[in-house]
Amino acid sequence: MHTVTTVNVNGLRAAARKGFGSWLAGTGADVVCLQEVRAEPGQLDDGLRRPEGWHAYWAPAAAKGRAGVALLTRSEPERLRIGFGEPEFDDSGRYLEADLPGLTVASLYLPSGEAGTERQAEKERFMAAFLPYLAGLRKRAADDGREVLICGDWNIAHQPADLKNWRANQRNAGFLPEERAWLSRVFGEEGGYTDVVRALHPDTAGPYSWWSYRGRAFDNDTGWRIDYHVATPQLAGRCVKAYVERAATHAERWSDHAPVTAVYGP
Amino acid sequence: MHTVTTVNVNGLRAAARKGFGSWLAGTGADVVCLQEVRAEPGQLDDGLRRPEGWHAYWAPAAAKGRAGVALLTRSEPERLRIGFGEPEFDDSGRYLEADLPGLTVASLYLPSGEAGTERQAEKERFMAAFLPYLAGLRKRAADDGREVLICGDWNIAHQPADLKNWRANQRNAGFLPEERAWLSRVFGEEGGYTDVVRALHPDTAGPYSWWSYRGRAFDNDTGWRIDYHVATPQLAGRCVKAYVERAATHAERWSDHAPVTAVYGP
DNA sequence: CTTCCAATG
DNA sequence: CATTAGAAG
Repeated sequence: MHTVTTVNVNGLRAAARKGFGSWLAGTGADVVCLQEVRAEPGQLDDGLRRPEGWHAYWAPAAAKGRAGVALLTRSEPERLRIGFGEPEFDDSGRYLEADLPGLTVASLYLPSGEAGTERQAEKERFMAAFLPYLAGLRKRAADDGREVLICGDWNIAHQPADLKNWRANQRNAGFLPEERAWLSRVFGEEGGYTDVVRALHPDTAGPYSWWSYRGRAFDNDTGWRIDYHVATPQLAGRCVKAYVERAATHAERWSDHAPVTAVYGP
Repeated sequence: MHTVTTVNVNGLRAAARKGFGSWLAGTGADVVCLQEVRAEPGQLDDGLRRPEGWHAYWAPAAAKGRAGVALLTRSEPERLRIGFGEPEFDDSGRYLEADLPGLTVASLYLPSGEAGTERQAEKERFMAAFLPYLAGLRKRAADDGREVLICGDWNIAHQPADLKNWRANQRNAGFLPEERAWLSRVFGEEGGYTDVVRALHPDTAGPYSWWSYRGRAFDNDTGWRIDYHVATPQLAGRCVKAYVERAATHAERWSDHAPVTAVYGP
C-alpha cells in the first residue's frame, strides 16, 4: 500500500519560497519523488533538507544549479542507488533509486533540449543507455519478487492525447517521432512497463502535468503530460487512483509542473 | 544659476521599478547626472528614455548590463562629448560631458574593483589618463570663460571623514593611499578643482552617499562619501547649498547610493 | 516566463 | 546584498 507523488519543482529553493513546504506538509503520500531540485543539500534550509517525518535523499548534479533529483520516504529504504551505471550520467542529478520492502522506486529526470542541439543528443544518449537498464531492472526485480516504479519527468509526451497541440509539436523536442517510439519501447515488450496514469484514464486528454511559463499556457490548459508513473504491470494493476494535483501549483504556482500522484493498493 | 544632482542608480531599470520616476518627477534640479544605468536606451521604457520636460543623453557601455552614464538637462546643451579621448574607455559607459551656456558639466563613473585585481588595474589606468584630461579641460574652460563641474561616482573616499570606518579600510579599494593621493592631485594644483560638498561642510563626517547593501550598513549609516561634485573654484564658490538626499533612497531604497545635490547661485 | 549561475559592484 | 546577462528549461 503506497501513495506516491512525483513533481518537478523547477528549483526547490524557489519552490520553497512560494509554498512547496505547505504542499508537502499536507500531502498524504508516503513517497515523494522530486526533480529539478537545482541545489545541493547544503544550500537548502534544514527544514527542507531534512523534513520532519521524512527520510530525505538527494542526488544533486555536479553542475551547480542544474537538474538534481531527490526521494522523500516515510519509511527508511533498505538500499539507495545514484545513477544507473552509465558513467556520463552518474553525477548528472538525474536518477536516484531506493529499495523499500517489495518495491524499488526511483526519481528520474530525463534530459531535455531543443531539437537538433547538443542537449538533444545528450537526451538521446541517455535514452539509449536507460532502456536496457530499465529492462534489466524489471527482470532482476521479477526474480526477487519485487515491483518497480520509475517516477519522474521523462520530458516526452507519448501520444497525441498527452499534449494540447500535438500537430504543431511534431518537430519539437518532447514529441519527436523517435522520442515517442522510444517511450513505446519502454511501454512495450522490450521494457515491459505500464504507463500507470494512462492505464487508469485511457480516454482523457492529458491529464497534463506541465505548462510553459510563457503566455497563458496554464490558464488555457495548454499543457503536456511528461511526468509519469512507470510501473511493472502487476504494480500498475494495483493502482486504484491516479491524478494530477493541478491546484497544488495553481494558486501559488510554485512550479511549472504539477504533482502527479497515484495510490497503489495492497 | 543651476541645481545639479548626481546619483548612481545601480541599474536604472530596477531603480525605475522601485521609485526612481517619482523622485525624478519631484526634483528641483535642472541637471541630473546618472551613473550605473546598466541598460541601453532601447531597453528603457519611453517615459524613462525621454522623460517629460528633460533632454536626455545616454552613454551606455559596450558590455551589456554594465556601467553606463547619462545626463538629463532641462535646457538643450550646445555640445555633447562621450568619453575623454582615451580609447580604452571611450565606449565603457563612464564619461559623458555636455556644454551648457557658461558651464561644462559631466557625468562620471570611475571604475571600481577589489585591491590587487585586474579591475583595480583598470581603475588605475583610468585615473592616470583622466587627471591630465581634467587639468586640460579646466585650462581650456578658463580660456573660454567657462566653469566646469564633474559630477559622479568617483569610487574613492578622500579623507577619513569621508567614510565611517577609515582605519579598517586602509587596504581596501576605494580608500587606498594611492587613490587618496590621486584625489588630492585632482583637488590640488595639478587638477585645480574643488570638492564642493566638503568645501561647504568642512567639519561633518560624510555626508555619506553610498551604503553597502550588506548587513545593516544603511541603518547604521556605515557609509562612504564617493559621489562628488568636482568644480572649478569659482563655480564651487557660488555653491550656496549642498546636501545628500538620504531620504530619497531610504523609504523605497531604489539604489545603494543617494542623490547628491548642489545649488549654484548666479 | 522562470530558474539559477557568474561577474560585478 | 543587489544588479544584469546568459544558459537552461
